[in-house]
Amino acid sequence: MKLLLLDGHSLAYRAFFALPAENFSTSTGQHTNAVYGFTSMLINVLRDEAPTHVGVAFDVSRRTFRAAEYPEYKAGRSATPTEFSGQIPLLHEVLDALRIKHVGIEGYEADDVIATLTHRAVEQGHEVVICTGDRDAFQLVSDKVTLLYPVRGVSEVWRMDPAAVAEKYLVPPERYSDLAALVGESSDNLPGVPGVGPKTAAKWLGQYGDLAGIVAHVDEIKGKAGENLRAHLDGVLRNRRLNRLVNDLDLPLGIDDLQRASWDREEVHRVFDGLEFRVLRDRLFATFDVEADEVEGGFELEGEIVHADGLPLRFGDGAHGRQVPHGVVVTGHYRGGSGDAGAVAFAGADGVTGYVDLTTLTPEQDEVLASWLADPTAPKVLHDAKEQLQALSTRGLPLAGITSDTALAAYLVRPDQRSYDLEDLVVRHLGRELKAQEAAGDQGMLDFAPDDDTSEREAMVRARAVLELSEVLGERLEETGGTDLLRDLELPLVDILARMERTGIAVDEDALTALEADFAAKMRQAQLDAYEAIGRSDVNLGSPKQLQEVLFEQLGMPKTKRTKTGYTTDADALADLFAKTEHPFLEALLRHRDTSRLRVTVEGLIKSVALDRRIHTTYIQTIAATGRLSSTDPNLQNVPIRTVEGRRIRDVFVVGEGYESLMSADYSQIEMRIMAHLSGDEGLIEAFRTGEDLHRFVGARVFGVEPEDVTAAMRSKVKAMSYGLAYGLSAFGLSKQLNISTGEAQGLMDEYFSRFGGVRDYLREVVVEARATGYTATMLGRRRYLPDLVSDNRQRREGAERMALNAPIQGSAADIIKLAMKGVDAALRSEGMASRILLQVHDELVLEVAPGEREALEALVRREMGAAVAMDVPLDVSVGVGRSWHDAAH
DNA sequence: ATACAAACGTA
DNA sequence: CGTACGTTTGTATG
Repeated sequence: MKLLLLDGHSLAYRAFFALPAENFSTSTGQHTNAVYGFTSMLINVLRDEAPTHVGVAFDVSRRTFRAAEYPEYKAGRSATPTEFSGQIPLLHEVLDALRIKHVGIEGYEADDVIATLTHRAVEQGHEVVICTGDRDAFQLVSDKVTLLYPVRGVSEVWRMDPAAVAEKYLVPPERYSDLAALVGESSDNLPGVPGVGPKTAAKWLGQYGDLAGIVAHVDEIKGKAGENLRAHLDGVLRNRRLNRLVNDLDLPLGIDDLQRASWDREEVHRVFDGLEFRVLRDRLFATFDVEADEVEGGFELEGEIVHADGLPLRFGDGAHGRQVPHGVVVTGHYRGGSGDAGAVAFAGADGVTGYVDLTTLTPEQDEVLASWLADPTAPKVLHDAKEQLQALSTRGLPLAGITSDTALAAYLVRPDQRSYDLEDLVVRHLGRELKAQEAAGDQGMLDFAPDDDTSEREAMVRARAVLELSEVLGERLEETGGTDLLRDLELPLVDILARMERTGIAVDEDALTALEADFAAKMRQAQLDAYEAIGRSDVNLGSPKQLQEVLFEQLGMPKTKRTKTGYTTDADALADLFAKTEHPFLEALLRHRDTSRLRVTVEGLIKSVALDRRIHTTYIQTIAATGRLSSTDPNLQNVPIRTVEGRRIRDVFVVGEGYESLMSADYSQIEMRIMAHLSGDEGLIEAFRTGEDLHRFVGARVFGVEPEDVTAAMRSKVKAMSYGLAYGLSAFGLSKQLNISTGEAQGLMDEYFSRFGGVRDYLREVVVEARATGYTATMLGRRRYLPDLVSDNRQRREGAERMALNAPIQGSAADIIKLAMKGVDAALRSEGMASRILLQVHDELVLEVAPGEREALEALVRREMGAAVAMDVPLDVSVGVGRSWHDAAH
């Protein structure tokens, strides 16, 4: 057991002076700096100390027994500012919401309360941590009692144990009050002995043991200091009476009452909303949503197991209740276009849990299960539904009625996490472990033999956990405005993506093989040329380390930009070196890089061709913090297009049998259009409405010429800048990219912003808003939390600012194409067309055109993509058709 | 065997 | 000192 005691008054008072009031006020003008500082410190201490019990002590008034004995006590302090005292009730509200007890006793100070509680806790053998800005509390420090003393405002604390006190004040903690009595305490208006500081006082205490010893030998002390001591002895003894903390107060609560309780979530929201503590609230929830040491217990499994050879399986009017929400877990696997499902575990809100082995079902059971799985009105909750949906589909079992996916829900709540493991989420949000509840006795337990049940029990536990988790995440989602996004966007997308994955895209395998051979030959030639150029062949051209040896030592070339381990050999740097030295090795090396990369890309594609001669990528819906999809195994979102040789790879992605052609439809300049819409900049909006070439239009404004007089050089500069803006590009970065001086780049940006002031204002406002709320939001309300916006670390802070600039733009584009996919898919179905979506590449959809549908499909795609969302600028869609992905480009 | 850095492909 | 990804290779660690 560990007790944490805080001095509410002294800590809040510290914060009041440490934090600038103008940064910590609500929109109604209420100052909150003291509350903020205290709460922030409280969160940190709770996190770092992980106490089991917590209490906060307050001063009630200045009329204390000390002031009664010594009227000058704490006199000379300026009156407490009303801006501070007005925050004390707010502080009480925060503590109440957090269910942390606070107490103040008339006539005594907060420290007396702390001393009393400490005394009792230590008597009971507990560990105590005290957090206060009042030095009198040093006397309480012992091997069981640690004191956290804030320094530098409230940003840091000193951890004072007996050794630390002794080191700092040269006396052990139990002598600290004697020392303070001798030296005096100016903040309490207690004068000490003139000319006696901590060193002299410590020396005396060392010599005579304690203050009583000094008093007993007061006549032996020599010198001026001794004289002063004798002259001020009464004052010293009075100081000692006053700084002795009272440790036997009669308190209205005991140690047990301070046990930590889970806080009142709704009240926390209400109070923190009122104080406009958005970032702090998120920090609170992020830190403490579930305490690690609260994790205990598992999931109860009840009801009957349904074996294929056993009981009749019923969902519906029977025991399970067809409309009751069920957690569902499908065991099995799926990747690259094939897989299998082994079993379905389910856990209903009615308490029934079950497990069905798909391999041993009777036809009757199969019928019941299939009809329930496919029933859109039978609500089901899964974790990462897509793969399980795919596994079921291999057995011809459609799955419908998914009302939540806990991985997607968790992603929408906090989109920047590396993974959304069910196990982690259960610990984090439910405070339990992903295991079966060890129930007392066998009541209610499933009648498994203990050795054959593990995978079955595990699946049922997961099903039960998913169901419970979905409720908690549903609340979190509601709090963060993500409910609609889940239901109307991400969930409907699951099925669309699943079908795209299953469909895959056809490739010309012979062409692919030929391409590999061609790239391999070119790569070998480049290698030979490179070796010849340096007169050796013992270098691995793929090793940056060995290349550095050749470039900078053997050939003595100028050093390039540093990396963590040496000097970069990236393509940019090699091109620079080639411009300087014209060494043939560099040309051959670059050629080798290019061709070997292409060869490897092709090789990877060959490996991933499935038996149906198609490539089936996997889309991940919960990776990109901005809301984009990602593609893996293989990644079909980074197939080369920029170079002629690279484009040859696109030419092997072809229309499949039974279809007429491939269609590629993409949004042109969608991010700039979103920028125009979100910023409301009239110039940029006009640019898109006139239909003129964007960069020509912008270039004309920036350079002050007629659009027809915009040169290619002007256009490319403006293009780089426009796109850079959405990434938080600096003048320095722009200058590097365009190979111009920083001054020129800055001038370009200034000119841009003076012509498109709305863009400048928008970008500025995005960061300000995100700093205040703690998150950015896309057009559909998809949030990205960026706590580093208030980091003390400049690099982290500026990095977060760039993310804040980019997230709403990239994220809104992601929202839009997801809406478009829904629209296109729905229209294809409602019009009974056979054409289908194959790929999504962020702003592009690749479709397979069924015979005779080309024209209708183009109209449908233009309509649905163009109308995905209403904006102040048109959404321009460009469409191309051809036998291959390359030919469909436009 | 696993983890990381460097490099490079896409939007 | 430009955002968001995934993959491969080499290298350093265990």
